[in-house]
Amino acid sequence: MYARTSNECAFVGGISIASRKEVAELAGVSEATVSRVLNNVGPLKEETKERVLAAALQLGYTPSSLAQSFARRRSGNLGVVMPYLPKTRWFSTYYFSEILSGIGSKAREEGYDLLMLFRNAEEPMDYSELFKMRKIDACIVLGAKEEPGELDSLRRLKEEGHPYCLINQHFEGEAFHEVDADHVEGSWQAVRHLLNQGFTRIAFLNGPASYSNSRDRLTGYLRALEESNLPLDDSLLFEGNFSRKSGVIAAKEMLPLLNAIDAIVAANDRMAIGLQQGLQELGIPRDHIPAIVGYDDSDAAELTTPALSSVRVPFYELGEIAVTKVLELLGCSPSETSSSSQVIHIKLPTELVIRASSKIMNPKEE
Amino acid sequence: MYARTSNECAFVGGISIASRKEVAELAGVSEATVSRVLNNVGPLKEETKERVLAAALQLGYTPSSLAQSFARRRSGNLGVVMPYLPKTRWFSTYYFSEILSGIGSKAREEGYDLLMLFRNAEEPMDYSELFKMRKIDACIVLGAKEEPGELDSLRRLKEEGHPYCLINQHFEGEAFHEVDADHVEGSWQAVRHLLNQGFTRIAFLNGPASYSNSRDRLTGYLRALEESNLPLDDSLLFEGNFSRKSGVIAAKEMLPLLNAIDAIVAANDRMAIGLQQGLQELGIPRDHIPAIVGYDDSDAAELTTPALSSVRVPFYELGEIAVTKVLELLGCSPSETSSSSQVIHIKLPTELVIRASSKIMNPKEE
DNA sequence: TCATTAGATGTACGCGCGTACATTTTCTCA
DNA sequence: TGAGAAAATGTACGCGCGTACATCTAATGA
Repeated sequence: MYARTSNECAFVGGISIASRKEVAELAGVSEATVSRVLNNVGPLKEETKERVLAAALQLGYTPSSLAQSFARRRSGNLGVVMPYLPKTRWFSTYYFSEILSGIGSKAREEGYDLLMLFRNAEEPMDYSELFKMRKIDACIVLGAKEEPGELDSLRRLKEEGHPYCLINQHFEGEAFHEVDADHVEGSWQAVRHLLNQGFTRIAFLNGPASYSNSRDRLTGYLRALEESNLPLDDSLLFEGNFSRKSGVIAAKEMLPLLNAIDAIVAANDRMAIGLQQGLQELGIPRDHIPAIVGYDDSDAAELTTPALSSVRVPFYELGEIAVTKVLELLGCSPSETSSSSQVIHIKLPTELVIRASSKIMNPKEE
Repeated sequence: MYARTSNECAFVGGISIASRKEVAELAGVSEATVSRVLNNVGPLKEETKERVLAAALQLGYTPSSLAQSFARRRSGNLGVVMPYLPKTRWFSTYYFSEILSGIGSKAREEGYDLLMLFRNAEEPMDYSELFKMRKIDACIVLGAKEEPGELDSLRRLKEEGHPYCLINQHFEGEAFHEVDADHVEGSWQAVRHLLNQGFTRIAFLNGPASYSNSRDRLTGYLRALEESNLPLDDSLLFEGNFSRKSGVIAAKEMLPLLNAIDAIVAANDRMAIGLQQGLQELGIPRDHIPAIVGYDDSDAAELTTPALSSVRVPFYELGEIAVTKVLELLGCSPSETSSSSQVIHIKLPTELVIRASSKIMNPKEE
């Protein structure tokens, strides 16, 4: 391979590719100058600049980002860690597509490429390994969950001072960088809305407690009840896994208690819809179905009949902000990034969107 | 920088990283041997292998994939081109999340990373540039559309013999590598089903004609009518943009003709649902709403009341196959890959899923 | 006019791997 | 036991950039 020392063009896909050397020769300058022109560094004569640019254009020269990354010791990639694929269905795909859109548009704006990383079923992903391999310069973790392997991996990430950020998951007592929505407020809003309408026996279909946002939602639920001096009734607490099906199942579980329930808050829209459908399938007449409020305000919320009231979460913005923050960390010196200093902890507000599913015939809403 | 020639460890995120040299020294071998052990090439003494592996483990050495990619002149990345983000909503996010899941799982299986590339609103993306920059080794194009810039870019991709593949879009007379579902058959199935039930005045809400699958669906629609010796009525043809809203709008357009329509086929579920809702909002009594069949069999199809009949498209499989094929192309020598030789043209079958929305009270289904 | 300096460009080398070729070691069979 | 082959390992270099340092040129000021 290194016999062809005088080689001046590589091949890719059967097409020759111009080298920096050729550009330099054509422009009558050194390779360094070509590099400088292309990166616009140092003082450069305008005329040289033009000559080099012209030569590059004429030869169709494009620097290899592979080589650039190597020389700069930066991949230019922003890692996005996704949950194990089959699990994705549990959340809405809406959830992820919104966040991803936010991440994608911001990353592009900042000149970073998006590297998708899917968690595996078996081994917990070793995030710091990704940095050691130089695959990514920063990373955003979605759908994290409180599991031993996950936690260890995140701790290492933090200790080693890599630029990272969690979205929508908080680890108690860990001080990870995180961007989140205020789910305590969100579920509080939902319950408050129902209370305002005169409902008092409000069931709560939550997600798995291993997600911090599930716990947050429970807190909001409890707080709202407490504020109205309503006692907590454990039998009104249910748990699903964010899937529609688990909503259907919850409907069955609620059946015996249905006369003691006049409203339900669900932890996401899919479960809320499953609930609607499950109750209908069980033969509950439409006007006996409790008021229902979902969560996420996904596009599915307006696909159902009656349309689903829901708590809007600014997913797109969460994605954007996460990118901004994580790139800020990247900008800092490693020492600043490290542990102690500034921990990112952002909480965006939620907003209740009221639709037909939570309205009563003679509303008492103030 | 190059003053520290004797340097033996780099730093990343404030943590030192072992170098290949250190591993070599600790194991008492040359760097080349370390490389050979890690890549398992050439004949190696078992004992050496173990010693090197142990040293690597002890020092926590991980090869830099940046340097590997550079030396191998392969990025190890599989590019996935996505439509301009705001447009994504038009299709269902379901559509993309399914395809992406298929791509993601297969790519991981094959040891490739996924690089997400979002098309821009302004400039049409230059695909071959991505290869020239060595950002990707192969690429899969989603949501392609018949536009001049797009077409040129794809042509270059083909001419230059890069491993690429389109999903769900066919360019007439171009012989691009493509993996698709059989949408002629799909819409034929939908119409056939309605005809079998005795419906004869079947409206068709199609997507934009700039997508080949829209044209395919029209063909299937026409073919089914023709087979039943039914004349084509232009006034029964409508066009939306795949969004729910455009379904609502179509409902309004259909209103004056509603007594001449007893069934509707829509080109995706979102429009079908918009149609259902639009007609309801216009005050059409439930039993006067035409039978409706959607397309994609997205998860939204079972969220509506009545549940939506729909044509199932194997999106996940499309993604998987696209990866397989594109990596096969990558394996070939460039010359074989190039133009003439073997063009990939895969068409997967669709399947009609019948639900309540297309049933009649006294069904005549055979 | 010449010394000084800023401006412009060239030279040289490292980034961390893979690998062709050279060299040394071990094995095989006469 | 020694020659030749095969196995094992070492040596050396290129991949295509960015960039520190050296060099050269033109502008500035006394």
